[in-house]
Amino acid sequence: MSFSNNEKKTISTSPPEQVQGDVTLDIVARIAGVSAITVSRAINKPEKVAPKTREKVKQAIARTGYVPNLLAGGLASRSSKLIAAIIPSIANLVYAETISLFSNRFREAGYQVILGDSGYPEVLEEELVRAILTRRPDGILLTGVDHSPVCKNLLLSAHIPVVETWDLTPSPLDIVVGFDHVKIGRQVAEFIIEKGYNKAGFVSADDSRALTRQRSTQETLIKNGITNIITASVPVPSSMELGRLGTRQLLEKGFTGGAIFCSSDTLAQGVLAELQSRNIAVPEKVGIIGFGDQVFAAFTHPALTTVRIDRKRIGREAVDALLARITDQPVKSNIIDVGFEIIRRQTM
Amino acid sequence: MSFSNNEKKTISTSPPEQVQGDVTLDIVARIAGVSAITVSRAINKPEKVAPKTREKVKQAIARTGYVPNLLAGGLASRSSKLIAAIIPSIANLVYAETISLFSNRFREAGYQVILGDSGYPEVLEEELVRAILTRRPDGILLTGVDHSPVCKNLLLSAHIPVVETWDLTPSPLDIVVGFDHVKIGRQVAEFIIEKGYNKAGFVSADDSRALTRQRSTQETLIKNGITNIITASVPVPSSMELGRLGTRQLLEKGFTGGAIFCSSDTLAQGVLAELQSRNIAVPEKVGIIGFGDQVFAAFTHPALTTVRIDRKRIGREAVDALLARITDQPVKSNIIDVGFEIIRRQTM
DNA sequence: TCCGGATATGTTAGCGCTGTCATAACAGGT
DNA sequence: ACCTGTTATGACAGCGCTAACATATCCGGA
Repeated sequence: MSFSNNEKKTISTSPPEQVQGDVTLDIVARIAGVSAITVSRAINKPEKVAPKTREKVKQAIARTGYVPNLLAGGLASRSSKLIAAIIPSIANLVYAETISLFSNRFREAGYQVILGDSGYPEVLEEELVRAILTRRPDGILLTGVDHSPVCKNLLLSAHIPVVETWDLTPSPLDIVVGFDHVKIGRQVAEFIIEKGYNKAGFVSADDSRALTRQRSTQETLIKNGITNIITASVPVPSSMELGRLGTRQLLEKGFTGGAIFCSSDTLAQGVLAELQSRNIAVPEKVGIIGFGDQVFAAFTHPALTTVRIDRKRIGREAVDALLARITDQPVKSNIIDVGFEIIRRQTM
Repeated sequence: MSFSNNEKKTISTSPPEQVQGDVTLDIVARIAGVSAITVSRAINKPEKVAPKTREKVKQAIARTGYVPNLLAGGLASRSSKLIAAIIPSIANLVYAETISLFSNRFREAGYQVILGDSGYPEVLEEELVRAILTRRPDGILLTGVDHSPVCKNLLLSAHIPVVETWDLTPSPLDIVVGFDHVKIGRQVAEFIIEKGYNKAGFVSADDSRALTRQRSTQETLIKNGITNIITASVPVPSSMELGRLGTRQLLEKGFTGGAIFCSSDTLAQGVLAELQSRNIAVPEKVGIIGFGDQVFAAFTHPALTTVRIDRKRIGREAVDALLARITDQPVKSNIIDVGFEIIRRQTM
């Protein structure tokens, strides 16, 4: 055995950068010549610490390369500064836009967002929620308003604010920010009629909200005498490929022209490509209306007519509501309808 | 003051669901008639607990609705079971696919992934890394190989495995999984030549990796006598709109036909739409080659020729490498090249 | 000069869990 | 019956931080 080791670990304060093992508050405190709690305050409540002291602490932190441990901090303060967001799929831009705004806003407010990808089956929402509650988030965003009783129970007994999104319900768990799928369906039907189509087709993803819209459109259409309706259902997640596939299904089932309502812009883009490849005139022979007004919708050729949802507003309202709840401020309303708008472009 | 309150909080074990305040390990332990550590073991190392005891604990957990607190667990065990992933943008499908696979795999392994959205400026990578290290992740995924010295230091002194992705470097911080942008540029140039184009254009996002590819293609082209080259640069994030804009720029700068290499499929799709709206024949007059082989690329009309990157493989290799490091297993190699492939379809 | 009240800093205990070691319970061989 | 080796459980301390309270320090006014 070598005797050349030092017996004690010496903490040399002179070299500007020196990281050995884990730097803790105590070490920083010792170097700054103050107590641990003062360092804690200098970081979290700087206004409670004298400028001189603050400066000493700042230097000690820089010298040691201290990075606070929020596992410990969260445990002690009973606030993790974490917000959970559960969405059906990260790989779906429609949700990504909402979430992107959501996390940026929260970051500015000193929170981090942890994402849960429920996958479309949604069977495992409960499992996901349980896993995420394990991190003791200070708030949680959910997509949709349908949750198993066990899941609701979990959420409720976590005693944290909950925002449900992308849908509306008269009885939210806590707060809901969304829009009315039935109303959308109705207005799309009226728009189809206004445009003079007397036949209709649907290319819808196998998703409860999409199906709600389709059903509503269908009913309104029938009520108005348009009964020549053909439907195609495709699995989630949506893609151009499935849009093309759905179109072929429609054609095989005898679709001979009319309006096609797609449950997403992505599907609509596929429908458009398939029709173009068959030289079917859009919108003369077949009209297309999408859903979402995604960034590309205005730039397809021809440009896509669609239903605009203000996805960023959903994110914004969700942040505001959650933040209000967290800071015990009153929320204006616990049911927020962000509405929608039919954007008339060239495909219908 | 009312005297009707009970003096002691009574924990009634009879009602199946009863959650008051926070249920802790101790409470579960008391109800199960064992010690706290046994409950902990029943959850984390069930094989170390007798089946009978395990069952008692399971029931106590169900009765109380206990949800473990991983802030405390992580602090005590010095393992957060968190993996951090830093990507330029959640709202970019190209990264989302890698990340989606990445998080699913990690979930199966008992880890959760926390996402950091660095935004394209990348100036704040350092700040982001610092914020994320605060959670004491067990591993971290980075996008790109360029990091500030301070950032590298932070990462290194965190003593956790690091995977850099989407690029290659001979000297990774720890592990790198990516591909060679210079080689891609070269092969695209050769492909353009093979296809017989004698003029070229570029629509590239203002992104270092995209620019590396462009430069490489350009050089190879020039070396082969193709000097009629026009370039258009668009900001990030890419979109169809910017693809159309870039095309207009090219045209204004005197582009009169030839091959266009786009830094992403999304841009390429915009280029295609713009050309179609001007009745310029693709690929006869203008050839288009994209980058990424995103899901829609095969389904545009005409179908998009592009460079395929196996994004899922990047995710897979990143998980494998990280997991190996975490469990102290050897990694096959700390530099993993996932390669690429030119996919010949209709636009070029 | 002294004192009240603000401001700044420190002491203590404990957040909820797990690592470590000690002890108890049990089976099997002699 | 005894001992040995295994398996199952428990006691205790401590992870790194902050809430709550306690104490020290400072300032201006009587």
